[in-house]
Amino acid sequence: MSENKKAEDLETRIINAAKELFIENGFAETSMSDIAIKVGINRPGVHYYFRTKDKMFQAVFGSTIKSLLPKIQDIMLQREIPIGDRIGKVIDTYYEIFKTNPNLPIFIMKEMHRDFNYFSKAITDMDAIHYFDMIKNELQDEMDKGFLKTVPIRFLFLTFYSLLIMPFSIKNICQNIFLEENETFDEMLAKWKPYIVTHVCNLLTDGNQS
Amino acid sequence: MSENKKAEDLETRIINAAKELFIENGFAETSMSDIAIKVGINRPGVHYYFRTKDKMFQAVFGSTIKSLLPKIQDIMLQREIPIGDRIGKVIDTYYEIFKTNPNLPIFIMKEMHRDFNYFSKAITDMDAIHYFDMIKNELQDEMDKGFLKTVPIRFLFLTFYSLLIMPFSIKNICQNIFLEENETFDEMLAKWKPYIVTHVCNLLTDGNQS
DNA sequence: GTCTATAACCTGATAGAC
DNA sequence: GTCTATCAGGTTATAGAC
Repeated sequence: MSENKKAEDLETRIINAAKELFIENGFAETSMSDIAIKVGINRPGVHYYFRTKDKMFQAVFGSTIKSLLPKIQDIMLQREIPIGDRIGKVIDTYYEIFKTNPNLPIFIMKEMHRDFNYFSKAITDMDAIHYFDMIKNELQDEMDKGFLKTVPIRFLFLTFYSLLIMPFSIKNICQNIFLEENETFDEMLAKWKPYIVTHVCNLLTDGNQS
Repeated sequence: MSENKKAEDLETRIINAAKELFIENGFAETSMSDIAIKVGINRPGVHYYFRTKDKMFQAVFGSTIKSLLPKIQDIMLQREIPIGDRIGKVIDTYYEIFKTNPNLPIFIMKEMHRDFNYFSKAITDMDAIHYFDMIKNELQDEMDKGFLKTVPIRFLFLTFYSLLIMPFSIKNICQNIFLEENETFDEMLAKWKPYIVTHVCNLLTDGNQS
């Protein structure tokens, strides 16, 4: 089975290289040659495992979307924790993901805009709707019971993800224009975090963030 | 001069076609052939006016960035108008621009990420920094005089533009997931607007939005 | 000025040798 | 399974005819 193992290794090596290149440069700007060079083999070798560039991208994109759905429902369902703290923990979780890969948000938006079908397939293939429904139902229930202010869930999500994603999406502007003297991007992100918490809590509470 | 005029016309026709295609599909996904076909001439005709695709894009991108700097300082400097109303008017101005071209925000972000130099050149070629400094100084002055709460200007901009741009950047998600029954995207945008105003005013005032 | 023709290159994809 | 060789098509860009 050592041959099989070796082949598997090469397959995952190709996937990882493709993922890296696709996320950094996008579908159109990444060629099969680029992937082959990065892995250290030649073009036909790449075509062997995923016959077309399209199929390869589909595989990569799906697993990328999946990695963007961390287990934040475990955090959001802890009703005993103040909502502000829960939001903060969710932000930490996403920060962790994006700090190792700041290009992820703009990549997703780019490819969603290029062809929405990849995204549609990805979120239906996994149970992404059920996933968000869990969080939605929890919040709705807390609203119904008066623990949280009533606000349209879609605008809650839009507020949260807008504020979370934007610094990464315009990272270049942040680094070239918004940074203070001797400040790193990560330091700026840390200072930005409480603003996200505050904005979301303003929607959900009457100022006490509990 | 009629020949000259005709040539000028063709040049602007090329520019407009290129602009439309670049904004819709991006730099990498747009070929010189696409532009030539759209104008109704052939490839070399396009090369004649802007020798390379790169130079052509630079011209287009510059004028696009410029169109994103409407005269919002005229609104922001009207100190007698409550800050909430000023923000609302600025949103209306941007909505007007984006409704005729919803792809603009994601286009700018895409190309900024692909190569930040185009953006750098564009904002230095026009007086964009001076432009934002006017608004920044106005706000800073109102903060110093106690009319507005003191808050870092960069986070104010980040809040405003995040919330403004995101619905357009993820338009596909909005249309496929966030829309209510029989609701149009524009109707959703109208409902979203007060949330932007509220979030920005929460940063600048103590709740009275004045 | 605007076209035809063509150069030089890169792309995705396949067939077939080993 | 992984390579070499090759294909057909599309890309930017230029040279030269009209």
